[in-house]
Amino acid sequence: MNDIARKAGVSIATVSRVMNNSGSVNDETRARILKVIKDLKYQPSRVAKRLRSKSVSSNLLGVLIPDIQNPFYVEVLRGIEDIAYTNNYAILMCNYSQDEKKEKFYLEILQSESIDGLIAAPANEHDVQLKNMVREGLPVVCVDRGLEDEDVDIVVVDNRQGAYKAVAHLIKLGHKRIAYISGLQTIPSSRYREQGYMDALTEYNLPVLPELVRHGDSKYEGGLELCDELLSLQEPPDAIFTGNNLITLGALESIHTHRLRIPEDIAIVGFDDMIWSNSLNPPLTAIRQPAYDIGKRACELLLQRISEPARACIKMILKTELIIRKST
Amino acid sequence: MNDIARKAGVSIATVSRVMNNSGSVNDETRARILKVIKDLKYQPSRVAKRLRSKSVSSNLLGVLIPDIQNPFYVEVLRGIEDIAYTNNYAILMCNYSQDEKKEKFYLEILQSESIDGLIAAPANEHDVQLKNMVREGLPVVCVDRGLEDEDVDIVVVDNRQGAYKAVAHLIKLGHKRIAYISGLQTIPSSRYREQGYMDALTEYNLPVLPELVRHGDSKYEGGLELCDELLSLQEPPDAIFTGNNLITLGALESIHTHRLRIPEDIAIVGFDDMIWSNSLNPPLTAIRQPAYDIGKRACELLLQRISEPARACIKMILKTELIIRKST
DNA sequence: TTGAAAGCGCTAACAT
DNA sequence: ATGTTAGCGCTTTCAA
Repeated sequence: MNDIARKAGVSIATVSRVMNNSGSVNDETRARILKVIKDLKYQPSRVAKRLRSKSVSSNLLGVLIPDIQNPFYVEVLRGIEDIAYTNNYAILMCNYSQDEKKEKFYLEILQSESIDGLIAAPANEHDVQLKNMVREGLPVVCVDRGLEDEDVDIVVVDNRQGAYKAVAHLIKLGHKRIAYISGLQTIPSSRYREQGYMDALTEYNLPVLPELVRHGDSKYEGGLELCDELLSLQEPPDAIFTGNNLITLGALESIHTHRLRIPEDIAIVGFDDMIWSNSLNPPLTAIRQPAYDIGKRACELLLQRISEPARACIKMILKTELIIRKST
Repeated sequence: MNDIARKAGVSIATVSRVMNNSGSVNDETRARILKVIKDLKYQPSRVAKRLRSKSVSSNLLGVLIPDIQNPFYVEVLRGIEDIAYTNNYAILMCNYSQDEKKEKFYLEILQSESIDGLIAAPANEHDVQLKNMVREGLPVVCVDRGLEDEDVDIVVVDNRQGAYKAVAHLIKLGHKRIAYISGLQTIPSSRYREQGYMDALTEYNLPVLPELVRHGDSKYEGGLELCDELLSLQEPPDAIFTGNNLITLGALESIHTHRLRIPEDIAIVGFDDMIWSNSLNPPLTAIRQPAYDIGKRACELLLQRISEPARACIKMILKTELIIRKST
């Protein structure tokens, strides 16, 4: 910046002014400075800018997600990213792989990187660290999972209703022994989905059988294992509702290994519709979450809050959609 | 930091020393300072640290990838991340979605964030900006794609050989009219795969028919469209080799729409093996790339180079593996 | 073993 | 319209 100032015969303050389009600068001077900037290929330091002033935007957003291997979050991320990009924000992406220690590590980094705002899907709703960040005034938007007792913007999907739709669909098709393979119980959405599952059964006067509800790790391996257990029951289920896309894949693998036909021997509907759902064997009936939209909305809310920190918190609840294919 | 110093009755220099374990500090003093740090829950500013010294590591790595929607890169990213995390590095993730404008935007940000090093899969091998960054001394490791005429660490897969294996497999099964649906031709790996495809045909005395080679966008849509074209030929292919996982999904969709049986009517082998490959209809024969390993190795190389900037460049070429399932 | 002070690259009063 | 200057929070000589 010094070099620019010297070459252009002005002070660094003026250079700063043209860089930020702030204050008033003589058109001629501006042109001259702009030229020097181009000639010298000057790249301003975002780091110095960030250090200097909290007041000015450093154009950096933090994103904290639970599992980048889950295409759902990738889709959310894309929504975030598109909005961030159009608004000239970069993203500090932190994936904690469902590991709370790792989450803590990243949260600390996020705190000390002077980000303008954060979009987070915390491992659990009681996260003290994240709550503190909110209280200290960092603009935060939660996605997919909320924060208990904390007033914060949030974008989620109606998980209970989504699960309800899935199970009701199964019941209407005549299934009686419907199992649910859940993800981590610490994740709110897992619980809401279980609630929806139970609500549907109850509503249609079907018993809720504890042996048909299995809790896993939200991953492929869990889905595989738990489905194996289910199929080994002396009276196995005639339909399965799987708690997320990775679990679905695991369950599918298990069903195929047991040489069961879908949907004749066993029906399956999964939470999360993916790009490959239609190419599965058979094409999967699924509950579609508007993942891209979740990310997009969350980022919009965040940008809003950054420019208007005092505005009231918004809870955005997006709808799911039942996509009927061949697995039911 | 000032607060800490005051409360502990020392200067900020000493606080800095204990934070970084540098210089010598009286054990007693250190303990006192450590206590105050804990009491005040002091979080050092990574930004200030980065600004101050190029010499000390700011523990920030940049990652530039072409398409986060492609699970291959997600897997690479996970490899990078695991290594970065164990070494206390954070990651500034930049996904340019195959968009060169976006790539440029991110490259500029990366340049001005004072990162310690960069792992990049550039849109093309002639990228001037990236080349400049290498020349200016930024530690860079390329993955999946290289940089022409530039001495730089690189981790790739033997694309030509992988494609060769896929096509040779098809030929041995008796297929004569084998098509190739390619991704973007600007991507080196697309070209190497095409080379492997042609080498196999030639080796086995099969003609290379231009009408059977289609070039697309490396995405689902491209795979779908191009496969439609192929199947509409008066003499359609009896086997297809698809250039990446997304293309494969699109091709599968097209084949199913045309109500063709796999592999009876048409066989298919895809580049990239995915977690869901085994659950597809039918289970997919595929060329597996060690994606996680690519990321892991790349990150290891980068960390090495950061600590030893002068060491000679390494070109690492990983092997692919043919996974035979039911689609051939 | 410790402290004082310069300065990393920038912004934002405050002057002029 | 432009320049001067004081920091932002830290590291790193250099002295003591």
